Amino acid sequence: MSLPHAILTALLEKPSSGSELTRRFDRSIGYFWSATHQQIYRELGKLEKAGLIRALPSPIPTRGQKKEYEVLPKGREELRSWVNRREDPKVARDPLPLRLRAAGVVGVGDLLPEIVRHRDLHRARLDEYREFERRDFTDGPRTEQERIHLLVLRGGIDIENGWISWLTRAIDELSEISGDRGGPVSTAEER
Amino acid sequence: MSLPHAILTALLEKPSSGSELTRRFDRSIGYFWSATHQQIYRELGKLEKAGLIRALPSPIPTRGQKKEYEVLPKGREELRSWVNRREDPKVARDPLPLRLRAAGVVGVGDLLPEIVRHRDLHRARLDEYREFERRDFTDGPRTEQERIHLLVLRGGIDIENGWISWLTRAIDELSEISGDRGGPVSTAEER
DNA sequence: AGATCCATGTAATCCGTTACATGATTGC
DNA sequence: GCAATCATGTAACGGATTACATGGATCT
Repeated sequence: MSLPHAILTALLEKPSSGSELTRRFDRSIGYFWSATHQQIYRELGKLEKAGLIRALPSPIPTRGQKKEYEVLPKGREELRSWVNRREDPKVARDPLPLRLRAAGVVGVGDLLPEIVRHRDLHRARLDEYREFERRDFTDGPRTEQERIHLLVLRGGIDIENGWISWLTRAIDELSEISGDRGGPVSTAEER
Repeated sequence: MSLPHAILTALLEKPSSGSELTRRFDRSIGYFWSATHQQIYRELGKLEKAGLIRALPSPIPTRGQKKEYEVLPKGREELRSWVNRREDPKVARDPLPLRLRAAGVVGVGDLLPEIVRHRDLHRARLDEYREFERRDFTDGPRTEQERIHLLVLRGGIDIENGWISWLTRAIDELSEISGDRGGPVSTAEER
């Protein structure tokens, strides 16, 4: 039950059309909650019908025409209540540790290069976050909202670091295990 | 598309009935992939119909009677192929950073105690992992499969540490922010 | 005028969650 | 024999993913 709230947040930060929201979900917001345009349009429809948002008055709103949405007081209220709700953390659901465990049963096979690939992807994402940090907050956050944005960003950084530290460990271990059988391991990117 | 493979892995490690699988998913496996008994029974049905597993011959298999499953060669082959598949990591989907970002827009409200609660939950899970590590691997892993189990466990530990480090940072920041309003006016901008 | 892209949507399917149902086993 | 519990399911709903459809704008 988080997508509607992600959308409300995004619309409060800046009223947008469905396609703009889709683009924004591919950038900053999407690093913590992804959504396809189909999900977004469907959810916008629901939110409008529920009276939490409304389409801004526009010339001729037909199919294929941009439709901007803004949040109504009722929507802001719903978001506020969600922020203060109590909600337990879910277990992480990542297939990679699962695949590793499966590899323990059917043999590691070709899993090592895949793990290297994942580490490199996580490193790339980490670099992206650091770049945001540098670009948007070199002088430190100014407003309260900026402080919170930076905090969220640092969350991404901490989590990515956790992944990278694990994946690096996994690469070492697996190199030993399958290195006993196969050849040396090459990594795409060293530092 | 990971639940069937999680089940295949579990069944290869040890043939089990639906209820036994459910219990195992509440323990070790469930720390990386959770599943309810309804999901498990449905998936067992599908896997059986697809010829990847079969119910072990038993006296009278009726409703309410235990039914043990084992993996067929075709199932093992499917699992092996999944291990070697290429599959991109998904973005983490955790509502908490999202709620924090929403708090940046509608005000932090009562979010601080909730974040403290989450940190404590993550700490508890971390302790649990460390206890597994101590209990099952004090003499170090012996077989290749044990090495991999330990590796997966350490994955949980690294990720939890990432969360805890972020949540602790968030608690510090938020205390400052909402402390600026609740308590005496201490507007000494740090940094 | 036709091709291409952009914005908005519909439809089908699968996965996950919650609520409920029924047969067997166990403890009193 | 009755209640509680265990094991195995069914049903309904909603979210997420993928494939496809349609109208408008733009470029050539």
